Parts: sequence; structure tokens; C-alpha cells
Amino acid sequence: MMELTRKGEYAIRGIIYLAQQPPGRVSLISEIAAAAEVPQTFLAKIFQSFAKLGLVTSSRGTGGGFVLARPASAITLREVVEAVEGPILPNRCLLGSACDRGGPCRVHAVWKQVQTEVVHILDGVTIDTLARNPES
Amino acid sequence: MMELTRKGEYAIRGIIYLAQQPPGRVSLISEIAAAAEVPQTFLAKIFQSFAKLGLVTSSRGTGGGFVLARPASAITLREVVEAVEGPILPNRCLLGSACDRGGPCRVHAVWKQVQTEVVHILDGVTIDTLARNPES
DNA sequence: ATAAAAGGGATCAAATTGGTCCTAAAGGTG
DNA sequence: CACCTTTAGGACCAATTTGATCCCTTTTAT
Repeated sequence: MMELTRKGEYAIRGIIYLAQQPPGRVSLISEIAAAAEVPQTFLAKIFQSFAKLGLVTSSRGTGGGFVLARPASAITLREVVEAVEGPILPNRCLLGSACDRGGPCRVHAVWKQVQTEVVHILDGVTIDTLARNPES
Repeated sequence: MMELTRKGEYAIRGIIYLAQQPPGRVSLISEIAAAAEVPQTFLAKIFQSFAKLGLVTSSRGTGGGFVLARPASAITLREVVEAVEGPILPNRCLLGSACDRGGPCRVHAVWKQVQTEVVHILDGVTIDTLARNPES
């Protein structure tokens, strides 16, 4: 239960690679895909999402590619994950106020707590931290 | 991300209904399905899982049906959810020790933390608590 | 102009989800 | 015993989601 999809994993691997490059260095999607060992066309879609959300800036044409739009220390794991997987949402009932007939369902408060806790953990991890992590 | 499936929701609704019955009272799957507003054949599969895991006891034939195998206060939300959705596992890499080439991946510790926290929350909620919850 | 990149849409196969159906097995009752 | 009731278990199926690929367009540097 609650599994991250491939897309989420690829997204993390890809942005970590970007964060490991010298600041300002432009990376091609082909380069990132090769380094992160991710299918290139799939990763391209992921980076499109990143660009739309302002996590990375992209430029086209010769010399184009991707750069982090902010310092890696200002990009959280939560942003990256939510960029491709959508919001952290243990249960649909957290969207509207009325999940059951009329009021909140019996488990509503529990899911809310799970959501809050997970969001808190992921907000506390920056891509910079992951990129510098000695492991792997 | 991290959404509970219908199966999980149905499982919770079904077992809450059982917990609301007088202790020892046998309920038919048809009765539970109607009360919980869940497709009966689908719920039957869910209760088969419950029975295998010892959350409920089942009996066949006339007068048969389902009863909680333990007091509702001794059944946790985690058990119910994991019975039908499998273990709380934010990332596959939490299964084996080596997720990346060789060692644990960079985000390993974060997923571990998410898992631990979610498990802790769900372990802290019993079906009894949910069944007595005034909401809904 | 031309080549090099990302942007975006259409498409597609595989896996998962959500569910049904049918037959078997087990347990009561006349 | 025969018969009815109820769960067990397997096969099956449609819809959705996931995990991609392909192709064409747009932008930009040379």
C-alpha cells in the first residue's frame, strides 16, 4: 500500500542528478536519462511537469536543456513527488468535506493525520540533502 | 499519491459494521454488504481474507456467517488495511536491503521514516474506536 | 537555412483495480 | 439421507491506471 510509482522514482533520480551538477550547468534530457538510468522519452514528460511547476527552467535549441530553477536546498522532496504523482492523499475523502452521507467518515481524522505526517516528512527533505547523501 | 483503494474502504466499512453488532452475533455477508453499501461478491472476497488472517471467524451453512475473532478493541486499522492492501510500503526499496546498485538508495531513509510513521498511526487506531466514533 | 533541443499530443501494451459468476465444500434441518 | 443455506475458491472480465513510445511542432543558436 501507498507505493511510489516508477514515475515518482524516475522524477527523484532525475532531479537529484541535476542537483549534482555545477550550479548553472545545463543538462540535456538525454544526459539525465542516461545517468539516472531512466527511459528518455518518459523522463522528458516528467521534466515537462517540473518546468511547468517552476522546479526547473528549460531552454530549447542548441545549447538548451534543463537547470534547477532554484537552489537544490530550496526544493523539497514533497514538491518533486507531488509534481508527478499528485497531492499526498491517503483517501479521496480528504478532498471534499463530506465523504460519507452528510458528515466526515469515521476514519477521516486518521487519514488527515497520515496526510499531515507524510507531508511533514517530505517537506523536511530537500533535494540538496539527497544529492549530497553519501549512500548509493 | 498513496491512495487507499475501494477494496480498503470496503474492508473498513465492513468490519466496522461487524464491530457494531452485539458481541457474538453472527452476520451474513449479504447483511454486511447491504449495511456497508458495498457489492456483496466483492465484500465476500474481502472477508475471506479477514478469515484467513484470523480477524474474523466464519462458519458455513444455515446459521453461518461472520463474527469478529477478537474484541474490536484488539483489531487495529493497520491490520484491516494490510489484510486487503498488503503491507504499508511507500517504496519497493524497503523490501530488500539493496535498492540501488549495491547499497540503499538516497531516499531510502526517508521512505523508511514514512513507513514507520504511517504504521504507527494506523496501529494506534482500533476498530472499536472507529465503530464508536459519533461521526457519520 | 539548418541543426539541436524541448513541448505536446496521440497512441499503445501491460498491470492493476474493481467486480462478477460458477462450482465446490461445509453445516444445519426435516 | 436429501435438501437448503451459507462461505470458499477459482476463473473470468471490463475499466482504469501505469509505463512507456512516436511523431510532429516550436524555439533557438549557429
